[in-house]
Amino acid sequence: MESRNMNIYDIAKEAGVSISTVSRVLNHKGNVNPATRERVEEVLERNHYTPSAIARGMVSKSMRTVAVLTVDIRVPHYARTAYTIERELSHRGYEVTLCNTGGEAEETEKYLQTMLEKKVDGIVLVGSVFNTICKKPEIKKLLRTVPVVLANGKLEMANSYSVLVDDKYGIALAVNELLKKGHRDIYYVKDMDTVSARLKWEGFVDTLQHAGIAEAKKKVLHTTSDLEGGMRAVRELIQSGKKFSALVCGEDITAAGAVKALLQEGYRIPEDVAVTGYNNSEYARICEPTLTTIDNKPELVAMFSVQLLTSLIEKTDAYSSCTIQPELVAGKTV
Amino acid sequence: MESRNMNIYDIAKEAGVSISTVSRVLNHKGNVNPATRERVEEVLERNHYTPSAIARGMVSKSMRTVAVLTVDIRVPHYARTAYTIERELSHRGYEVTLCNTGGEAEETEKYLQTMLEKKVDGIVLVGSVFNTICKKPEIKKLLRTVPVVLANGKLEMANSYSVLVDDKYGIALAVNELLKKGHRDIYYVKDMDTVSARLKWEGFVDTLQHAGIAEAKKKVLHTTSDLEGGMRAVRELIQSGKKFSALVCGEDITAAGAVKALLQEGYRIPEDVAVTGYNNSEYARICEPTLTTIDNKPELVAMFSVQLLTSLIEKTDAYSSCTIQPELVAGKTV
DNA sequence: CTGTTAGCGCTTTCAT
DNA sequence: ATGAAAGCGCTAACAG
Repeated sequence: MESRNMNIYDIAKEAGVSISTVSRVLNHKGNVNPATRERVEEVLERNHYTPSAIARGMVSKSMRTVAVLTVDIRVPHYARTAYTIERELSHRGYEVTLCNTGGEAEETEKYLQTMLEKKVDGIVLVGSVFNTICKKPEIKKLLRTVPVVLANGKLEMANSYSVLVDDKYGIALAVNELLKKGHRDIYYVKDMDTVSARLKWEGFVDTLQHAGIAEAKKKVLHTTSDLEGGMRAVRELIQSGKKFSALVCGEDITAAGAVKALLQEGYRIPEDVAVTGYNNSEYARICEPTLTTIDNKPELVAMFSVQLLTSLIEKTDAYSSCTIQPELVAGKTV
Repeated sequence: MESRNMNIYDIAKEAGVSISTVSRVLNHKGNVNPATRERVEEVLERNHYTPSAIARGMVSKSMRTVAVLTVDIRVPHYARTAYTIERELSHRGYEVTLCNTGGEAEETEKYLQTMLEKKVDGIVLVGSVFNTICKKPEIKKLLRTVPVVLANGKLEMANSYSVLVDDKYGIALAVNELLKKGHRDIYYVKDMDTVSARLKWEGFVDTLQHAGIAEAKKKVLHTTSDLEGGMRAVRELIQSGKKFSALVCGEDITAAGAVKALLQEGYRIPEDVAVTGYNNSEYARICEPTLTTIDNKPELVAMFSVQLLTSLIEKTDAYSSCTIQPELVAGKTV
């Protein structure tokens, strides 16, 4: 590694000017004699001068950084959201600190504490779990001092905005599609236990009840949020001997598992059993037949989140919370 | 949002002590009278005092932050690597700034510039593209002043370490598996054009030639790095009328596409055509039949990267660059 | 055990 | 058009 970085004093001395002048040419602010400017710029260039964002932050009280808290960046849906948030913020001159909280309150609290010490300009919470986590008073207290946006969730605080996804409506789209094709024996494959997961489940039950189908509440298969979870749910359903002609899954990954298990058991899709997924992910396209799924638009969620956060940070209060409507994406499994 | 944050002076005044004493109790450093300590802690508590990491960074010249540059966090392989890096660094008290460079030199340069201004403690470059990008003098110059680890690549600099994945060997594993099963008409589905992609291709050619198979170099299908790319490669191969019994793919996603296209065209897998993927990703497991693939161990790469980076940062020069050997993971496509 | 003081590198008045 | 000086919030000698 090379010698110590030069600071603004070193540059000033070498250029034979004061630090104020250097600062002026650095920030293109105020008037500087063209000749002086040129001389300073030459010195800057020659020494590969890099201003210290820390020292600047000391004055401005901002490092132009936003914290993005997510459950687990390996989950494609979160990756898509975080990606778009990062790119958008980068264009606006902010860097993103990534925090994988595992959906745990304790980790969330630790990360938030550190982020507050680092004086982040704002925080984006990506995922419906944060609805629950933010209810905890110790977390709520931490969030009170900084602009916050909750991507897919509602936060009741003056310094926060929410971007909501109408997941209840999303699942209703899937159920209605199946009803339209004449399906009556429809089961729901439920994995997680977040606010969003609950909304999906409600969407399923309400839509079935609305269609006059009995015992909708009993038609739920609980499982884990992975490929194996989808497979297990199907095997248990088959074993139970219950009659079924369609499965609505809360995630593409469980839907892919369901399809896999059904095929292995000799069912034809969609002739014998129809399946729907959720997220419109790459998983849906890899699955053969391609999954009919629900697009819950993570990129749009990300764009709105960034828009709201920056309006909160820069106090250009022109926006407010918003809700996004999912769409059905037709595949070959219905 | 609440009132202005208190600083160490406010606390000192309220506790009736000097800022040094407050600093001492804050950092559990030096001796403080238990009674005084308690009083200060009470004031700290009552005011929800949060020390400024920026001011601390001003003194220590470090914000305990590491930049992770990757091509695109939405690519599962990078997500797995970045996830593990983030979690490991978090345990060691560092935060991670995520940068999606798109594999472009210009974006990389911009991000690096900013990261240097923010005085990051180190940089991890995730992905073989950075081999090429870091050759550019303007990029190389930027990297010269900070600890760097290249995850899957070689960087010839005093302040850097490398974690290499033996991708040539990885593909050789796949090819040998196919040769063992009697396959002779094997094609390689090549997508990208990075150092790693080239190594894979070399592994394919060398292994075939070693087995005495003619024209190995001509048995390459060029395509894009996505599901559609894998499908297209297969369709073109079929259309060409060439004889083939096995496909070695450079990525799971192209392998999944190949499988999909083959099934749609009526081929049985693996009876008519065998297929291998690369990455041991979720895609390999979703694919039906499950892909035989190569595990290139992103988590291990991440662990080593963090180990090497922290040894570089803390100057505990006990480690050096290392190479990771992939492993074959048997699926049902061979 | 505690307080005083000098930076850390920069921006920002305020003079000149 | 330029410079001098204060201050951002903290740590780390150094004194007492």
